[in-house]
Amino acid sequence: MLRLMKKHTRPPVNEILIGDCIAHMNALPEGSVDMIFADPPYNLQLEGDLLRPNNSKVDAVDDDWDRFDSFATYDSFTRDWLSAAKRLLKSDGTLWVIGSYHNIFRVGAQLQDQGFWMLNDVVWRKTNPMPNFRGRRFCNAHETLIWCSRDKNSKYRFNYEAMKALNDDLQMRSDWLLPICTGRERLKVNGQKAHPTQKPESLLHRVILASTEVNDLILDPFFGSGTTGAVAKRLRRNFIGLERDAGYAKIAAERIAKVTAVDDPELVSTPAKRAQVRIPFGNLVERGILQPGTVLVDQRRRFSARVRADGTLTTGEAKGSIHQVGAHVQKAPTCNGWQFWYTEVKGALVPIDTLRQKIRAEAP
Amino acid sequence: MLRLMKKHTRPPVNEILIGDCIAHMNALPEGSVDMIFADPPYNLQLEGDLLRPNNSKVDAVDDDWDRFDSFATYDSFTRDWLSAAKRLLKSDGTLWVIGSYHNIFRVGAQLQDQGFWMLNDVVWRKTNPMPNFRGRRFCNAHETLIWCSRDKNSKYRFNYEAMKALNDDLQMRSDWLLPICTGRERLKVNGQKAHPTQKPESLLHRVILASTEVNDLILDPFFGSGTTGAVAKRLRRNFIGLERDAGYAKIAAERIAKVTAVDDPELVSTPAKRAQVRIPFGNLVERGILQPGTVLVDQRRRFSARVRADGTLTTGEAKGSIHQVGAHVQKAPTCNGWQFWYTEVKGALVPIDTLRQKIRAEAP
DNA sequence: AGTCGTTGTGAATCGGCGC
DNA sequence: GGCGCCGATTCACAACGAC
Repeated sequence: MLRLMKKHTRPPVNEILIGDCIAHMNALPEGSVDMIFADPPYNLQLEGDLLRPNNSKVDAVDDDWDRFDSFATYDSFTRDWLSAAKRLLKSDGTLWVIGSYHNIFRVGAQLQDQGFWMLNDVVWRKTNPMPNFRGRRFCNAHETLIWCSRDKNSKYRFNYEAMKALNDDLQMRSDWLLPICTGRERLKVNGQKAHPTQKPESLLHRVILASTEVNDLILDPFFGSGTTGAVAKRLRRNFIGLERDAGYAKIAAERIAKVTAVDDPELVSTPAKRAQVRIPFGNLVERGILQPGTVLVDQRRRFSARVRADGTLTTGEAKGSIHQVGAHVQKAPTCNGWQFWYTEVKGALVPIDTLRQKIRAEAP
Repeated sequence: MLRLMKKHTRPPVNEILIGDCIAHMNALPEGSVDMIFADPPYNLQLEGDLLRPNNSKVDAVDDDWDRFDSFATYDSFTRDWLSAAKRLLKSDGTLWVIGSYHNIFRVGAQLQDQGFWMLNDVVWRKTNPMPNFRGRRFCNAHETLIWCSRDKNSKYRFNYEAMKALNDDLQMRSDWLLPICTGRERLKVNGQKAHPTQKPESLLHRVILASTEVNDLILDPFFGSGTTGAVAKRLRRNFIGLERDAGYAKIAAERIAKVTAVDDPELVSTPAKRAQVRIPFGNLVERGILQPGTVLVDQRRRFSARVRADGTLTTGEAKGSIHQVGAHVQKAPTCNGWQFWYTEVKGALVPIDTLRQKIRAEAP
């Protein structure tokens, strides 16, 4: 599962590549990745062990360090990995980045400068953050994720129904309440945490479920302890992990080896309504489910129209598709005829959409 | 209350200055402002109309003041008003900026570039955001505030205890749940909203209570409908509002005129613990509240020490302040002796901090 | 007076496909 | 690429009117 640098014509799948992430990304084929999740190092001010793209080490922060030089170095690093990521993404692919106030504003500005198109900023609210011990600031209880498509006009994937279902049938908001990674989920080595910033699997679960489909390829350029790979495997997605530290890569590989994929792909896929087979309204007439001449009404019986043999409706004065006639009688610009029109079955009004669903159920 | 441009030697207080905010800021004296709250244009970049599922049109922010040609234009505007703001701030003053994902990353990067020091990013979670009508993204349910001091080493004000009290005696977190401005609070003109982006007073209440003291001077360079001024007046702070639109300035002035300041300054001031009179532990001994020789113990009676006449403690082997000895017995680097040590009063353990509070209550 | 249903609205970067 | 059509899509409140 662990590999060193190599030029690839096809992306190596479900592997961890050890080394500098930018060099690895540049060796992978253009436009080959569906989604990227990135948890880049935070700013120099805290860590001081940032590597330049060429793997040379940035001088550690000391009393003489110049803030402007440091931000410039971090910006340069950000620019480089983001442009490599953009090259790798499919045109309809999306990118997630997570960060804190130390680095996320710089990353966000770079994203916009490079033409990524922001879809949402998402706040991970921690149920159990570390308190502010000195009482000099607000408790820093969240991190920020930015979700963006490769380009402004990308037809990106968003599994709206899956997210809505996850949230008790209310549309998912941009603020997510999830615990930090603790307890048995937290990887340990000799009783010490194996990685300082291991992300919780619940966070990746939501990210992956929201923005990918089964068998999609997910890249994580800062793989660390491999949370992205573990959740990708469980949800039957493919992944590539890039990690410069061979020790972390080994821990991640061992972790992922223990993960079992959900056995049934249907359990981890939520097909969008938009992706369902299209059934023309005329099919209902052809198949005798609705006879020509049947009278359709709206829910409050304010309007009515008759079904014609060619699958159009007529009110006498107006004629056209179920959508067009629905819009016309309401004097509205548009209308979803499937939901607007009802037919009477045994004295009760039934939306014609119910009839369509029966056809779909017969021939899946 | 409304004034036009003029060069000032002292800041004009509790007034609204009409005109370009940068010119006004440059005409105000350097280092004269305690806190700045800024709600700059978000640069939303909207294109077509958006319809709700019921075909009604969303009343979007399409005002001229929110339109910028490019990110470069927006960045230049941001750079200019931030540098003017920095000049105006006292060296220990703080700046708040609010924004959405459209602009906040650019503003945040600029703040860092100009040497402001970030203290927190704060998320305003809306209880009642506008939904995402097309189901194409997560519901955009929050906005982001950045709170920063003028410089890295500023001794900024943070009313920790006031924030903790506001949050049921739990440390205030960086995610705030507050409703948007609706109902009677929302200013209307002829039944239409008077300003497209009026902020709720609850948000400013928290911002002002967190970071200012009674009689402080607060500047709002994008005054709009004057929420900052209204809340500042009620909480007995002073304000300067800058607004380029004379119509908005008039509405704000009328609004603020109706606000009544809280009558008792004590109700809106929360002196920090560290601003309270310092009581040396020795005072308790001098005043006979604790006799030399009294045995202090920790809450679980694992450790004990005896009080000496000079206000130090001794365990026999170690001797020093209540803090030093507390740290020593625990083998901890530091210890707050006031909270660590207890004395027995009528069979019950009482923290020595309680004794200190009694002294403070006697002579306030 | 109180309850219940209807209507309105909020800083919004809010389609996809075939011809 | 442009155009036209199909058809998918909303939550929390406040205000108001009906009963």
